[in-house]
Amino acid sequence: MPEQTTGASRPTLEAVAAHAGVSRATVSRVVNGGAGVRQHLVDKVRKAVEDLGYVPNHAARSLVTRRHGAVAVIIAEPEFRVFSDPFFEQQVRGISRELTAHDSQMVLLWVEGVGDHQRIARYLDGGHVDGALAFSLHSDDRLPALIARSSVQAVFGGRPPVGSGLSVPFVDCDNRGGAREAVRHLVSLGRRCVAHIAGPRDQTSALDRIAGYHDVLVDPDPALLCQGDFTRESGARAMAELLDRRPELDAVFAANDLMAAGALHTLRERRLRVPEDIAVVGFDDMDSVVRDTEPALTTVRQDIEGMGRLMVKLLMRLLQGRSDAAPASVITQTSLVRRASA
Amino acid sequence: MPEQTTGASRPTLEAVAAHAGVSRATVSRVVNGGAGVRQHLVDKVRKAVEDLGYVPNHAARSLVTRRHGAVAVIIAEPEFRVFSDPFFEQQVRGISRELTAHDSQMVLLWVEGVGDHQRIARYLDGGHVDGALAFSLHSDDRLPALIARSSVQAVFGGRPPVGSGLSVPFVDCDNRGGAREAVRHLVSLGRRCVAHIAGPRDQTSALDRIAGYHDVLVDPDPALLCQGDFTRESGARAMAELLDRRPELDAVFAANDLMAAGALHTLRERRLRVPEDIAVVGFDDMDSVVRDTEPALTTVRQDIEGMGRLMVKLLMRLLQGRSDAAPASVITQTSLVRRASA
DNA sequence: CAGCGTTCTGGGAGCGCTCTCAAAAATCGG
DNA sequence: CCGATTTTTGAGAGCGCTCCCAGAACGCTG
Repeated sequence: MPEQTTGASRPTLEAVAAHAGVSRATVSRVVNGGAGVRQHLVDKVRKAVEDLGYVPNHAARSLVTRRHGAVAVIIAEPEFRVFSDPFFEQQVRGISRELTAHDSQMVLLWVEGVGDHQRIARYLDGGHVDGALAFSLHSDDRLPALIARSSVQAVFGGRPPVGSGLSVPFVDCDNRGGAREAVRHLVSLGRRCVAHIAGPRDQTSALDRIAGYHDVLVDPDPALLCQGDFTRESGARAMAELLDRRPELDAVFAANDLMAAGALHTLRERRLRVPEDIAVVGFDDMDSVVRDTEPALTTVRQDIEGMGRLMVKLLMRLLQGRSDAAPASVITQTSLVRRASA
Repeated sequence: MPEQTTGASRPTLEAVAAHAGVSRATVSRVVNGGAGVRQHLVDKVRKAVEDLGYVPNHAARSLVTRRHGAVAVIIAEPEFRVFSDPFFEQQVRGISRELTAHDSQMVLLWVEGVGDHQRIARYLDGGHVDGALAFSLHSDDRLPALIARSSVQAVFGGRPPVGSGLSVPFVDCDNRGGAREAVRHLVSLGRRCVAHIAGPRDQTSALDRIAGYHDVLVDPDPALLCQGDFTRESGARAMAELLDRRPELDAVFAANDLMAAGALHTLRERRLRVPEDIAVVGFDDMDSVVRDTEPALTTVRQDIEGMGRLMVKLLMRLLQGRSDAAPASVITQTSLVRRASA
């Protein structure tokens, strides 16, 4: 009556070696690519592997190689549904795909509040994974510091707050440059009074987009800046407030597509024409939003899945320990996608 | 110059033993709970562990115990965004929480099309995880069979299709009973002409809900059954079609909340009063949907997070190999939540 | 306080693999 | 066809841990 194992215990290298009539070392070589083994033996071993249904024992292997073929993806869930955020989904998909390409698996660590931090730290130090990927969401989050302190290499998604003083490499898009391009586009359209619906102040992406806005519109009317929280509703509300404050408004740059969609909703309600009366530009080029705005949303595109992939590539380079080309952070390009709204 | 390892190599059991002046075996005992070791030695070892910052090597441990403290969660992504589906999120959250309680981690396997099946199979057989959790989504999916064939124990979320002949245990809610309760409620309200907006025919949950509908309304007018695909839009469309087909309609049971919300939308457009003219019942009691329907949606509640937790509990019991209480599948209760719409 | 049963402790084997190193086989030049 | 060189192979150590077993320490009883 088997207690732990399902069925008969699986064949070992030894067994394959015996079956093929070679040594354990030779089988190991073949299983790991077969370099420096004569073809005739390679074939024999391959057949034995096939016959016996041999699958290498992962634990034994990583005991000696000290590599695990796994990367932790750390998800902090501060308030809401990070998980079902389409932005997040795209990034994780990119991560997953790239990890697969590197023969690595994704271990999801879902952080349940601050009390859970110790568990995460212990896991990272426990030699289960080769590295960690995390997202720097809020500036008050103490998780990034924790991860940076762990014994494992890490890469962040999104630039961590300046104050944090963390030297962990990150992947982020050029939020500031993208915002600049958006606002410049509006200005080039002849718009004189360009407002900005900003994202939450505790996220670097939102701050950088505000900075980009200010780069172009030096010393703008402060009443033209309105705070949102990246949700559709907040965009609608902010738009209403901006219109009340400055009816002469002729353009608005929203810090993400969802808020831009909200703004469009308000504009429609108020019977303002887009882009004739007011031009609108978003940020993200999020499929699920952009697909059905009316009019089609002009926005700043960032390659979210690509950023996920880049996080993995960066981590893998770090793990190689190629100290020559010290892998710094990566800032990806954005591009303005012109559609109907501006 | 360290190549693989970050910093100095970590202390081993041996080192802790030396530091504490005991044997390796004793340290091992203490680290694993300390049963049968005198307090005075326990303290000494604990201190040594603390001093040296000892963390057990996972690979070495699972090499001998044959347990991995990890469970694969397999996500097939047939068409759309499974990941950002709130239903799915809740279930995964439940899984994550329960796994944490069992000191296990979640390894996400994201299946990228059929070509990826071999990779999944190899991973499951590779001795990385103790078990697998998967979701049986579509009847044409060949993944369930693959998983069932693997050397690892598995539990499904949602009842697999009958035809599949799989003996893998699953966790599902009582879809049929819930549907029955919903329809009975509508009938008890005096409604004579009750329609059903069904989910896709290749999902057992949808089929079971149809069956429940038929249980109560024996031999109903076939025109009262309209097919949707669990999206809001399909619910709106189905409602319109039903109204066109049978204007005398006085109640509708939608196979999920999202479609119910779509139906409500159509009813509002047509200036029909809910529940006075037409009563509406949904299924799921999904927070994000139910929160803002107008009127508040009466629906069949299922505990999605709880089902996730149950999947883990069931798997853990399977892994214990308690052959006595053969852990069969679990069908969880549903309950009708009466709000304003019916 | 001897004798016996019980509880603790440490020695040692071994989990399945990789990797170094030296021996064996193949290859080559003359 | 022989010795030197290169390539291929296998023996063996060891990764860090658990667990079995024998022996040491302990606690009782008479």
